[in-house]
Amino acid sequence: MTGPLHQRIRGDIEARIRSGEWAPGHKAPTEAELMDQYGCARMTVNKAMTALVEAGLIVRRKRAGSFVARPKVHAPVLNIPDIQSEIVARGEAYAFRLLARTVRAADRDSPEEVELAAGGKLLELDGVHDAGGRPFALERRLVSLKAAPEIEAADFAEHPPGAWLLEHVTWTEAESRIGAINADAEDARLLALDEGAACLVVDRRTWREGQHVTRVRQVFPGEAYDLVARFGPGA
Amino acid sequence: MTGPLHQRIRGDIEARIRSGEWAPGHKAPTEAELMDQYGCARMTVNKAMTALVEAGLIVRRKRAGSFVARPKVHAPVLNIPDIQSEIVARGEAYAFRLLARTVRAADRDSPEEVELAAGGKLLELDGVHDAGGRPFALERRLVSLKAAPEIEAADFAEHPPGAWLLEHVTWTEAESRIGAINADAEDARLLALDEGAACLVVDRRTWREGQHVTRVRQVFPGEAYDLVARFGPGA
DNA sequence: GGCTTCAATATGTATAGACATATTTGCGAA
DNA sequence: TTCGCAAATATGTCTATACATATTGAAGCC
Repeated sequence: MTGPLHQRIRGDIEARIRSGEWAPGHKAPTEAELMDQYGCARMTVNKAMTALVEAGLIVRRKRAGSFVARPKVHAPVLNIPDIQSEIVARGEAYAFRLLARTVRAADRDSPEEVELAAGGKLLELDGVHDAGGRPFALERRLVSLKAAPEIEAADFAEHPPGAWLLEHVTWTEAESRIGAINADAEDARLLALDEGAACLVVDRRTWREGQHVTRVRQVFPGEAYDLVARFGPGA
Repeated sequence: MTGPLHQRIRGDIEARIRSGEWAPGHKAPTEAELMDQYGCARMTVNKAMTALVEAGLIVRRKRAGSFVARPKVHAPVLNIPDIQSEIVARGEAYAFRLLARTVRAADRDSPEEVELAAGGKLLELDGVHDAGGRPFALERRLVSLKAAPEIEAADFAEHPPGAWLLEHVTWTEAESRIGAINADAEDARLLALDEGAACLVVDRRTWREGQHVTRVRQVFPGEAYDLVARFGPGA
């Protein structure tokens, strides 16, 4: 085990916790004891323990000591991958087909569109992500031209709109929502599914400095796609 | 602005990044400059910067300096909440109705069940989570009695099986999968939906010290439920 | 017994200095 | 000109020490 000493200490303790050797509630050695064990300064031990606290593996109480944390109520995190890299990672050919591109005003009846437009116009982009020549996901996106005027000149031959935006207009805040819907006739046609088939929907909105930049709704065939998260306590 | 100095430094810099004042790629002050600004030791500044690196907000390169990180390709994380606390947090009444409880052997044709049972028997628990008196989620769970023998004596009046297990058999590893399905006749009946309605499915398996403990499949009405994640860069 | 007080303990924060390491820059030699 | 080496720079790690702070446990008092 090479590398920095504080990492080694952290790793040793983490291993004991993950293996179950130290059950939740188990009292870990004090910093003084670890100093002796590793023959190092307290700051070094402290750095290791602090990292374990941030990772959620250890809880510390002054005077009492350090204890293995109780894994929280299922509070796992799930990684929502970028579609393009997801497909490429599987070794399949990726393509984005732009189906429609419209510049229009916000629908006055939709408060959300009005907020997104912020007094300007909206760019609506509809397209399909293909994996290995077959439709993989549907995308409908609205972009505020006030927040990202440069996108009007962009073509999406190289990068799909999501990647283009990520490159050119960095977000500072985002919200994702995951749900399930029954494919309507158009969804079904574009994804080559039967009408009514269950689909996973990811609805994502991003902001930059408080200004709403884009909203995208991606539809995946429920049968063919799922999101996976694997983790240990605190990870 | 009280609290530890290293936290204040971290907070100041984080605020500049999140506000967009420092765009991705922007060069942050060096540790020496921050020492001067705050009139403190380098270790203190270093602690702040290290925390920002772990939070994914800053990238550091020796000799070159510290830079605001480019937000990763959509790498948001999604919190999959615990059903009971989710419902209680909304201010609705929570209840778990156990529909079936069976002790049985693993299905020899299912490699997964065989692995879960690990030579012992399985406890199958089917039930419905109610929110405000209406069905909110369906749950079908298999528990390895070898891994959690105490559960045979448990009744789930107070805590649903998930909470019981969390309390009594801590997991060290877990995997969650999220997908979409069309409700079959039974799902539809139990959730008071139409057959074929799109539902969100969370499939979760947990292990303890390499031993598979439980597998649970939760079905949510797609129309009524979605998972939300809100975050800023690195958060 | 029950209460307060006080000291011991373990962590939390901070310092100043030291050496290690990676990377860039610029200078000098082939 | 270009290659290669060395110096400068900024971060990475570690030490030894100091004082602050929260909590526990025990002593002492009513």
